[in-house]
Amino acid sequence: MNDKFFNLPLEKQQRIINAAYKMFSQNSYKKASMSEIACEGGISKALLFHYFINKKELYLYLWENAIEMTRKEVREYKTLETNDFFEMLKRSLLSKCSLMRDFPHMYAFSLRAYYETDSEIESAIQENFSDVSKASEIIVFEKMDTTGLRKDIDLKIMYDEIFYAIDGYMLKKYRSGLIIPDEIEGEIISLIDFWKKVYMQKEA
Amino acid sequence: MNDKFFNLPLEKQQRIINAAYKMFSQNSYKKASMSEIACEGGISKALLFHYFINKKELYLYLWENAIEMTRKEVREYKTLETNDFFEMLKRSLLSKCSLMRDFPHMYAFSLRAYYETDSEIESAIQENFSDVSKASEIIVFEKMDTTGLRKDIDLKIMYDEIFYAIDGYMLKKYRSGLIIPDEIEGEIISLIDFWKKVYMQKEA
DNA sequence: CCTGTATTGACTGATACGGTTAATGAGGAG
DNA sequence: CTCCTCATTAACCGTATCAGTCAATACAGG
Repeated sequence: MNDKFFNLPLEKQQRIINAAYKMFSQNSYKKASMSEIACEGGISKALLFHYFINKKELYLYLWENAIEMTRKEVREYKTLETNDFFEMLKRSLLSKCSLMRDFPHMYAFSLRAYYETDSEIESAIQENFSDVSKASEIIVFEKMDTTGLRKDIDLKIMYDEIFYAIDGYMLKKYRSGLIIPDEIEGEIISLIDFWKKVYMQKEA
Repeated sequence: MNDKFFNLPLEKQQRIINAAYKMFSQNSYKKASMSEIACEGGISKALLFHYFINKKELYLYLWENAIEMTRKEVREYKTLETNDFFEMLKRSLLSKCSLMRDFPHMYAFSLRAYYETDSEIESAIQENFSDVSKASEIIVFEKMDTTGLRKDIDLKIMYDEIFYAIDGYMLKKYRSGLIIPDEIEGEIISLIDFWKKVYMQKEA
């Protein structure tokens, strides 16, 4: 790719790659078109090809960027630097929100890219994106401090159930088209409070 | 459309419309192609055009069919003929599983169709698909018997949270590509048991 | 054999694709 | 003003694919 891309104002860079994330998340690799991406990003197709030499390269850049950004957010929010389960949860979700603020379609893109079967792409997507979340899932599950949690429930199911709910919630927000990060942050926090109340042991 | 379609063996009918649900759920109306649908359904494009006179008609048939099938399953599982919250939940989810068994991609199609903006389609999708679920949601919430449930939690959040989790769970299953209805039914039932334990009042 | 129907391969004109290229425009330096 | 640079684009190219058609086949039952 052309390094001059990085000399663009950050806002313009993000506008372009968000356009690409959007188009590639809504259609398969083959059917998403460079013209549409350029149009959505507010530049000409020729300029898009000036920055990314071809479609494949753009796609792979998006993939690498998604991995990098995700790792960066996890690091910045210090997700794993606590033992308290609900605190971990909160940090991990707030980092998710922050990512969504900058790259609203990135998560949908990643999910789709992970299952992309186009021969031009498939082989290059070797790095396991879900490793990022799966690895931290295992770490969280092993590290988490279970004192204070109810003893009568299966913690693995609790853990899964919470993450299913988050995914379902995010999906609904994403599908509705209107992503308002501040609103989402608020609702996430009240969900966490709800879980705290539900899963913490009653002191009687 | 050509009524002879309904003279086909049921298995073949379903194979064809499932192919269409699949392609239309993976790509936008414009980008999903009739050739691919025909190929996925194991028939020739010409035959597909013999049964459905054009792309738009096929799409609208799928939409009507989705609404009709959803209503039918809700009715058959007698989802609303009980007051017990967890029983309602169970019936509603088992009906969802049953639908998924027959039309694995229908739900994804409906979500996408609901937000489809193609001018050729948009206006024809007037009937609010989410009405089906939203209406029953309100009914469930008003009808449900709350005795036995914990008094210290917000039931509306509990309700939402449960449905977020279901959506997240279903999404994960769907994305993984391997939908094994029996397995899903089992996991759904154990999730419901989990919720029962968590949300039912402890008799001390 | 015949007749009617299910099914398709081969076709069409139109469109949209990925990618290229030559030209335009803006801005700074002399 | 000219000259140079570099971001940006309109117009273009060969090709692939699209929705939709149609004449020809395969195949049934009699």
